[in-house]
Amino acid sequence: MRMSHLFAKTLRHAPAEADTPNHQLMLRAGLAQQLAAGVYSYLPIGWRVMRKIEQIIREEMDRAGGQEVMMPAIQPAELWAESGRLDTMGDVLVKFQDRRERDFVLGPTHEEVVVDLFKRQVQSYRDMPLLVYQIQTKFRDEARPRGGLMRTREFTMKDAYSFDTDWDALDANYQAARAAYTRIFDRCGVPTVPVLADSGAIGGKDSEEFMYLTEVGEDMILLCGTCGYAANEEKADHKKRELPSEEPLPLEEVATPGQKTIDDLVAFLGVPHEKTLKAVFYEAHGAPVFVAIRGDLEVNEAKLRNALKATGLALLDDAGVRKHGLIAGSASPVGLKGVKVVADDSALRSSNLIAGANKPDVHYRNVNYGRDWTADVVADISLARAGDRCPRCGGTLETKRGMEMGHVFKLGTVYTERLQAQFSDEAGELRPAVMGCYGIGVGRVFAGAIEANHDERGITWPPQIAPYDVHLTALGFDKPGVRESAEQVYQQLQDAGLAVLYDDREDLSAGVKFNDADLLGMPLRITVSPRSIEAGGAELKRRTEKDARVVPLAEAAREARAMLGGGAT
RNA sequence: CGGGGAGUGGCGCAGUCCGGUAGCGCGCCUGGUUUGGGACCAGGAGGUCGCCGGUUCGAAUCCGGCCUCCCCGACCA
Repeated sequence: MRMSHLFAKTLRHAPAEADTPNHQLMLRAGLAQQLAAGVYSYLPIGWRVMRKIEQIIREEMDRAGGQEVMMPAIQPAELWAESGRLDTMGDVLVKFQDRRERDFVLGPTHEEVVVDLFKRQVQSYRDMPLLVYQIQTKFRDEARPRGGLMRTREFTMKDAYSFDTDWDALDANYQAARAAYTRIFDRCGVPTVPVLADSGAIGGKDSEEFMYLTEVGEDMILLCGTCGYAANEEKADHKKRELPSEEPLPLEEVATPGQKTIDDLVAFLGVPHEKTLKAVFYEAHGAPVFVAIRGDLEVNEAKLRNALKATGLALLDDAGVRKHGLIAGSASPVGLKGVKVVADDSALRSSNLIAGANKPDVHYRNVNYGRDWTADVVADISLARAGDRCPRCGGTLETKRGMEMGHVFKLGTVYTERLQAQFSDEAGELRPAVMGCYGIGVGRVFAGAIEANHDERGITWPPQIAPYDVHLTALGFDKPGVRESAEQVYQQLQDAGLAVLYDDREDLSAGVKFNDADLLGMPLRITVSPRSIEAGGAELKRRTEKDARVVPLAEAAREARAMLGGGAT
């Protein structure tokens, strides 16, 4: 590709909307351009990278036994009504009507469609195990697109779906997909770790996300340095502090004028946080929910949502608190009526706690579960935080931010039951197939690869996904023989099977061209100039190394291949 | 959806408080001089100042409404 004709230009200053390195470099290098919030065009160099990432995904999914298909983005809304997700997906679903006023959605994911396909193609256990995948455009009207390509409303996703006769068989497909993911991210130059993930209200069992740990990631991950436990904050457990059991003491009121928060109480009464009971109010599907948790802990809303089997959950606002007669600052489950109470399991195993009295400026001492109050739902709903103890080994948990590159998930029979995708087993009985699903955000891998491979001068593409193998820089075209030499090297490199970006632009200073080469980040730079010819031919320099070497012009292509190793395409 | 910020040539910004001919750097075009890490000189093109309305002799600037984009949070099968 001749840069003089390239449909993209580099920028000296990053546009103001970009604030992470990967986003800034993507725009400065002319890889993609924004059209609207969370909607991007890919320019030629960026698109080459996308295609390379997709190719790696295809190779590894095929190796894992996957079969590539292509499903439609336009999907009948009634299919989504059948699965129940027309409502639960809410506003992220992009909906429209055709000219006959039939309702459609633009697919945000493809469980419904793939199950429909499966029903028509498979009736017998003999047709499983099955793994199908596609690389396709998804549409999700996200409440807040952000971070360049990290969260967009239209994006390319590789989604795969497995169908098996039972959970054991599913595990084989799951492990194969998981192994493929490890290889894919490795080949794309994005270091990832699998972390335990929340499987959501929809159910399912094992779920892991592949995270690239970086401070610009939007997810919070808890990690144990001792045993390697890793989990998304939404899913992470921790060992709660166990308190010595005490004989229940008589319930008594205590005046607490103006003391509203747990911190207030701790200071006012001189008790530790873990001897208090915290009240938090939520609303789920229009009904108030009273959450009781020990004062030293915080509520994990994802766990709470799962405990309630709720799809929508929000903190109750002040008006809601008043409407339901709750006394903010002195609320407690003691004597509470008509409101659903959810308790963290910590509250059960702690005795003689301080809790609200449901009267302003009054609290109770010696509140005990069972005697003084009970909950409608008891579950672990507490948030793991940095410094908490590892649920597996008791080591200390730390937090790191992560970008989610992919997600593997044992779905089970949720969709095959709702959409009635059954097969005949060996005994002739009809059973729902057991599903897994496996997603990779291709644009996120693109962004992650830049984030993980850049320096102060620009991108340092991993060779396997570099848009071109070689950046050929020609300097001093007006000097005799330079143009001919550069053209000759350009031709020879291509003849050797290398992809070449050739900076043949006239009248630009060496500094501009070298800076663009560093910004664009091809693995190998070759310079042809009066100086290099004087020195014996062409200069070759790896992007990540400082020093160049000179080889005769006729050797440049062979030397380039050697320096790029077997990975050159 | 709640909170905060911003919309002025392709990019980065000033000008807005205090109304009076729309500016700077980069980029772009022409000519010339340069040529190994973002050259120099001369000339030039390019902007309904986000949109609609109002105030005024006069609005980028003041007032009202709306739209868009960014950030934090909520949300994210």
